Amino acid sequence: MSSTARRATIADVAREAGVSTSTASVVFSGKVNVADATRERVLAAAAALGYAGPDPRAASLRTGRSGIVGIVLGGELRHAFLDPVTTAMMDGLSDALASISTGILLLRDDPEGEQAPIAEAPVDAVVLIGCSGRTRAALETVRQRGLPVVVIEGEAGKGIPQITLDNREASAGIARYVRELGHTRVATLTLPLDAGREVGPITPERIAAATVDVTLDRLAGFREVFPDAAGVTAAASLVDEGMIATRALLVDADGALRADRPTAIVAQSDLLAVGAIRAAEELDLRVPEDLTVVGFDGINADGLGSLKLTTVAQPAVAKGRAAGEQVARMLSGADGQSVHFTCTFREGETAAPPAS
Amino acid sequence: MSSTARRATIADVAREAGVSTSTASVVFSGKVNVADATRERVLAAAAALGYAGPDPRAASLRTGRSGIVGIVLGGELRHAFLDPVTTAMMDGLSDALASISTGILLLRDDPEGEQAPIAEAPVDAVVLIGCSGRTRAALETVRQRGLPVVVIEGEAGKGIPQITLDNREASAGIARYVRELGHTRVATLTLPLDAGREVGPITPERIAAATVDVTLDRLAGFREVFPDAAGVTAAASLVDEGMIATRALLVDADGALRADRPTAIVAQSDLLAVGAIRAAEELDLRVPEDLTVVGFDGINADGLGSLKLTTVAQPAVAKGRAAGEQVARMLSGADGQSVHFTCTFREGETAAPPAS
DNA sequence: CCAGTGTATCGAATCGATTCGATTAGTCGC
DNA sequence: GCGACTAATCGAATCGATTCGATACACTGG
Repeated sequence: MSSTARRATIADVAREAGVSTSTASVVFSGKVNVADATRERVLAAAAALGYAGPDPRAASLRTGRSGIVGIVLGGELRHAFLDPVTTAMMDGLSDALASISTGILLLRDDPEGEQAPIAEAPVDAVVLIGCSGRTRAALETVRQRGLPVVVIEGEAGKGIPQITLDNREASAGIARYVRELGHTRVATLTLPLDAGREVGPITPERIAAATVDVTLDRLAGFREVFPDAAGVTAAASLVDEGMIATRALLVDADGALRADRPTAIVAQSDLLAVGAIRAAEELDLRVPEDLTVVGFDGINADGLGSLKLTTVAQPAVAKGRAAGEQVARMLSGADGQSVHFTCTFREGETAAPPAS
Repeated sequence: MSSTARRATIADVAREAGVSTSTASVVFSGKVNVADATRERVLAAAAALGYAGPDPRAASLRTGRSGIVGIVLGGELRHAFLDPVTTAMMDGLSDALASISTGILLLRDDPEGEQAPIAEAPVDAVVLIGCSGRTRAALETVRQRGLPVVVIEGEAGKGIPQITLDNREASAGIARYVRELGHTRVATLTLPLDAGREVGPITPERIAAATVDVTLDRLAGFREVFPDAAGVTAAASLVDEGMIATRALLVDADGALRADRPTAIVAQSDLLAVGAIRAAEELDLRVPEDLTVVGFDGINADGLGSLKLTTVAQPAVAKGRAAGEQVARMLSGADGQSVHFTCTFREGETAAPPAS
């Protein structure tokens, strides 16, 4: 019925109601007193014209606020929904933001070509999840735009609030636990080292070129305890990738179990650890009798059968909430602060002394 | 160093470069040819002034496009991240939207007071996930604004593309499977009936007042096979809520196992089914020997021990992708189309004939 | 040498609201 | 009856871009 004409504007409504646009505007924003009779006349006019309230684009241009907080995720957006740690963080984040924000805008950090979405998104503030190597570019864009920003687990410039985790200490801690069980042939199974997500053995060259802080920190903690241990990187924090990478640690090129295979695997995520356990089962190795596997994150990992994973738990929801709280502070004019979190060792059933 | 002055605008850049604002604008949008020398002069001016590109708010006011697609989730935002079916859908959705959209805006359907966020979000189109009773209000708001909209599993007005699932048929199918195993005392464990998420036995009155289509459809399918069976609603699709509701089915007020307890429970989601299994184990009932439990969704349910759940799998990722594709169509001017999906029965190890 | 063609740049209108200072109307006290 | 004061409403500037028709200029071919 009204699809032919262009949509009504507040000026149309004002004219219909016989008031000025400023008065009509005020009826909708409610920031100034309006006589009841006037308000009703304006509302009636709006209803008659099918006016659905102020255009958010125009309003945000004028006010300089959109009510949207952007959250920049590494790599594919879809990845975010598959990673339990990320979803937990988002959970906390949306909780903390619920009262001050219209919504959360999910942004990719940067698709190869094109300009970064973050450069053209109408957001009031940004949360950067710093697990990707491309985060630096995104951070630069955001700073250029002068937006408040909080970085979760990533290197930030000075003056930028960060949400951090004791990745290195926690990794060293669980590595130490493994050593105290008596393991000496230990390997680590890491998260990707860079945005390229190349799979393969860890070499000094690859470490030097690495861009993912989380991976490096956890690796550094591990190396404190096992300086010379071997390691492989997985292509992503997924069970399947964990399986693939684990096979590289356990079997030869011809598919036979290696004699010098590790007796313990320290994985950098629970999903990778689950992958390691699956791979071990496929090779007829029992966990933990023949192979110890420990993880990182403390998610409720799926697919372990009845085994409880030995791991360190991180407060993922709290991290997200803290980020949201700092964004809220900054949006209200205060300075954002950095917040540090620590992990908790959680004993499970996937670690045991090595077979004698 | 530049925090005192207001941010540079494209007019400032144009002046600095000695060109008109139209030319400067065109340098950034790239829609018209610009001489190389001019382009470089403008870019240099922009760099000198710290201009980070066009303000998205102003640009979207002028062009009428923000590049953002809104997705309305029922209830708390955080809930979305905890529900595997929802995350799977978002996965497919973000995949389909990746090429045409800057980002995905997560919106709540409506916080009790206040105006709905959906009324003031600068989105180009909306995807409504219709599992909440409040979706109707959100749909009305969106239609008022004249935005393209796709509804996933919810009742939509005519002319609105829907993504649907054969909830009723699939439910009837798995109920029939249970009946053919020989069960006669069967109960159903349902999703919430309305936004209030009231827990408790299913009564005709509550059904009449229900607003969640998915719940009603699956219940209707179940009732085709077991017209008189008892049922309880859970407060949410969560393992814990499944446990709580299941206890109501299995034990008396004084905590003793009921003699007339069901020999099979048909749950409306896998998470609820897992809850049912947990509750059964707590009561020393074996699954499936003492109690058959079947689910719905086909997620990789966590916490089952080594048991594989008998369930019907729905193509959640495909649903999301279809929604995204329809949004893309509508944004490019074409008409959106409805898409229908069907579930697949998946045999597991949690269903067996009743104990004789 | 001029009409004709094409390319690069410019001017000015426009998108749809918000907001602040100014104006008007109405009330109160004395 | 009048000045002072308050509350409601209005006018006009403004937010920062985009875009289209007009203009200026250089070059080609006859």
